[in-house]
Order: sequence, then C-alpha cells, then structure tokens
Amino acid sequence: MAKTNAAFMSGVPELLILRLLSREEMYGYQLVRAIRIVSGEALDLAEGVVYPVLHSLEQRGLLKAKEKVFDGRNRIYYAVTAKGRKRLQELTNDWQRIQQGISNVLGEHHG
Amino acid sequence: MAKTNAAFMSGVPELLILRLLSREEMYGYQLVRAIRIVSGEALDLAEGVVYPVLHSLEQRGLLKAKEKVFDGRNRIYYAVTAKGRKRLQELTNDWQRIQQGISNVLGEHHG
DNA sequence: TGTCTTACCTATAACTAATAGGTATGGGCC
DNA sequence: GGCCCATACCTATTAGTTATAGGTAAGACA
Repeated sequence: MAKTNAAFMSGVPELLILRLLSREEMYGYQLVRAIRIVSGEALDLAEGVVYPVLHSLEQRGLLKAKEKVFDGRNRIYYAVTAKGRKRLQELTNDWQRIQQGISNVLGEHHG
Repeated sequence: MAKTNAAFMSGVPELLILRLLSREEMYGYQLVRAIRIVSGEALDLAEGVVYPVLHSLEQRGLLKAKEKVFDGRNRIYYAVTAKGRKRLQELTNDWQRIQQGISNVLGEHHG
C-alpha cells in the first residue's frame, strides 16, 4: 500500500532516513512507518526502498548497525555516524537550495 | 559550466520547463538561461538536459513547437498545450505534497 | 488451521538526469 | 583572412536511483 511517488523523489529516501535516524536510532520496519507518519501521510516508502538504502548507507559508513533481539524477534537498529551527520548536513543544504530555486520559478506570477 | 545538481532533481526539469513556458513561449537555449536566472542561480540545467526534455514533452503532446527565423538564425519556440497545462497542474500538486512531506520530516526539532 | 502483523531481504525493471560530446552560424578582434 | 566566443541546435551513452514485485520466517490471535 505504498504508492505515493511519481517524481521528485531522487535523493529523498536517503535524506529522510538520515534525518530520522539522527534523532534516534531505529530499525528498518520502524522507519517505514515513521516516514509515513512524520511526513503527514505525504510520503510512503516501501520496504523495498528503505532496506536497500539502509544497506547502502551502512556500507558507505554513514550508518552503524546494531542487532538486537526484542521479544524473540530480530531487529537491526541503525545509528548515524559522524560521517553520516556530515552527509546529512550536505544533503540538507542541497535540498534547501534546490527547493528554493524551484519555489522561485513556480512562485513567479503569470505574466 | 552547469554543475549544480547532486540529487533531488527527478521530475524537476519537466516541471520547470512547463512552468516557464506556461508564461511565455521560449526556445531551448533561452530556457537554459531562464532557468538559471529565474531560480536565482540555484539551478543550472545543461542543454543536454533541456533539449531531450523538450522533445519528450512535444512528443507527448504537452508542448507545441514552432520554428522561427530570427536574425538569420533558426529558433524553435515551444508553447504549452492544454494537455500540458493539465500536466503542469498535476506536477505542481505532486511537488507541493512531496515538498511539504519533506519539510515535515526535516522541521521536526531534534529530540 | 489460517490469517495478519512484524521484520527482514533481493533481483529486476523503469526512469531520467548528467555527461560529453558534435554541428553550424554570426559577430568581434587583430 | 584567421581566430575565438556566443548563439542555437542536437544525440548517444552512462550513471544513479527509486519502484516493483516478489520471497522468508516468527509470533499473535481466533
């Protein structure tokens, strides 16, 4: 039931995941729900999107994984590394710039 | 000298081009400069990005091309069709929703 | 037993922006 | 004339990701 996105999504999963994990460590399945809820139902990333991004971020040293057993169930918690925080800052800056640029174009009143 | 973008650009060229052309018809080379200027230097799309998008939009019936000779030089002006305006509206809505969703996530104060 | 939710995973497809070229004309400069 | 820059168009290839569509397995609950 994740069928939100047409365009405008490049880089977004990475940004959102880094941002949410920078506040508190979470596991993948939890992230999927958090993105939907915190975005105000505007965004809904499928697990098939979130897990590969988590693996990629971990491999690049931006996240650190920690396996925990909860209620007999396996969970893999992810926390942002120092390198990850730097990356988050960069991505946030890029986002702000691009978002502003698009607003500038859209905001122009019709002539 | 167009080297702006890292991420967050999917769907953006199409949106910007439709929006700018909805105000007045323009030709490709002019669009390239307009995007840079109107966005406040935040965005800079290379010709290699803009021309293929124009062709795609025309093929899909969202733009209509009109060749004009100016100063002995050939220019191809593009205007938005009715179908194109509808598409622009949809894209704008998508953009607003996604942009809002991302703001919601980013804006959360650290806990 | 059967179904739902939780929790993880991956392979493939689909999309599209970015790169890196290329062609051709006109104007200005020496 | 020869040179360079700006204008104005173009395309093939690469790169990078998201989206799709699956699959596995355990626990809860009826």
